[in-house]
Amino acid sequence: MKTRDKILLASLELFNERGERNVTTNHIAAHLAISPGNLYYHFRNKSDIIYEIFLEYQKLVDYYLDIPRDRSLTLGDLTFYLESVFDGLWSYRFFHRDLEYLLDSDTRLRKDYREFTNRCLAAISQIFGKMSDAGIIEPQPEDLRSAMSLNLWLVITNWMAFLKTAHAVDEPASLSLTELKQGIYQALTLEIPYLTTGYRDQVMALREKYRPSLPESSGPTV
Amino acid sequence: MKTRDKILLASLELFNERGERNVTTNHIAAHLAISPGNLYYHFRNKSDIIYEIFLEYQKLVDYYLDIPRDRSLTLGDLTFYLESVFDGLWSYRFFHRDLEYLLDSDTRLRKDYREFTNRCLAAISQIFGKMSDAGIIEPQPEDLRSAMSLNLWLVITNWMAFLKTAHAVDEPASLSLTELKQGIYQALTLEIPYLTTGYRDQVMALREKYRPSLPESSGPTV
DNA sequence: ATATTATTAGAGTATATACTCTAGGCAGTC
DNA sequence: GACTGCCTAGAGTATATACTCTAATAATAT
Repeated sequence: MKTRDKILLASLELFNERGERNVTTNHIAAHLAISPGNLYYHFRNKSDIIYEIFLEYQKLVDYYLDIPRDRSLTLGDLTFYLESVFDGLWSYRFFHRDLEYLLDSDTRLRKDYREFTNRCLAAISQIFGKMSDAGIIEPQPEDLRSAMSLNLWLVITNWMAFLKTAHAVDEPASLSLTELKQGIYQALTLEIPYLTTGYRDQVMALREKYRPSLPESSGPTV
Repeated sequence: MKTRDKILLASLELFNERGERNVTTNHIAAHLAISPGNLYYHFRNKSDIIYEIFLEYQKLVDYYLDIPRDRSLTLGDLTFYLESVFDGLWSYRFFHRDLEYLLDSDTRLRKDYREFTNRCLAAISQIFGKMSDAGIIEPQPEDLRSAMSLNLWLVITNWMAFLKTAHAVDEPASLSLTELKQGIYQALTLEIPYLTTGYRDQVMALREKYRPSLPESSGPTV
């Protein structure tokens, strides 16, 4: 593999594990057993590395959220979208952690991320539209659909951060992909009231698959 | 005012404005025109300052979310809870921004924050309960209520972060309290399907008050 | 083979950051 | 006036961090 790609890969790995803030360019170089000079030959600075990683992330999600125009959606599609999005969030999980700082430090990234968010929101809204076309959920007026999409986005993108804060220190610090996907349970919770009688049971059964197994220690106790 | 209190106040102000990551203890001291030595006489380290600020934040929110046991809730109460919580989020807005890092750097804070979250989730769940007692929303089974509370928590606590990322660089970077409270619009969106016919119009009217004024530039465009 | 270009090593640097240490001031009290 | 306890100044330090510079090596083209 090219050194450049190795740097991107190692950076992503270290960022995800320790958080961007705790990973220096020197760490990355040391991890790869290359010199800092070498790293800086391939990337002008740390921001550039992060930006490149964002481009990959964006590409992945854009690919997953390409909504077919020529056919209607099935429950299988819905499952695929949810699973894919959470997979993406998992693979690039460092990104949402320090998002604000990253956007403040790189205006190019800020601009791109803004547009990325808008595309995602539009995709979610389209999915809602197609799901009501398919008779899975009741149709809703445009402005409600926007607000719902935004709420779904907030729940999905921040689920992981929530999980991390809910973890105790002594518990295995590493978050599992399974746990992460309990976010799907939360996401589907948002849809419950809008399900048509025809699909209600099926969607509820799907949701049940992602229910947190043990009574979550972070759940309300009263 | 005591120097100690001045340090806490200035720290909060600077953290909110620039983000905890961008504010050093030297900055805080310089801002107050005191010496670093003086600052470190009052606080062992930066973490201690942050922890103290968290305690204040916690106290404020716990105070606001003290649910009366002896009477039922009104729509006025609901408005009060929402307004108060967003006021709190605004006043301590640096906190949620770097939350993960902060919790990773201070196990005491992690533990306390965990319990704080649980108390908040329990309070939200209680509010749902009392609102259905009051006939404002339809009663829901316990596990749905928990999941809904968690979603509401996610939307509320991450609304501000979303707003920040949705802002363009050239727009006035500072977020207004008014904008922040559009989060209430999003929060109430979650309740819509559960409203009783008796209260539906009133709650929808309340929600309307917080509707984003201009067609949000970050909204979906398709 | 030679010239050119791409890649790499590794020492080094300017700056920042959290924090320490010593000396001293100031208010009250005996 | 001297003692005590609290508070403050400000210079200083060890470490870290992002990044640079020069020289050397590998790869490729001619």
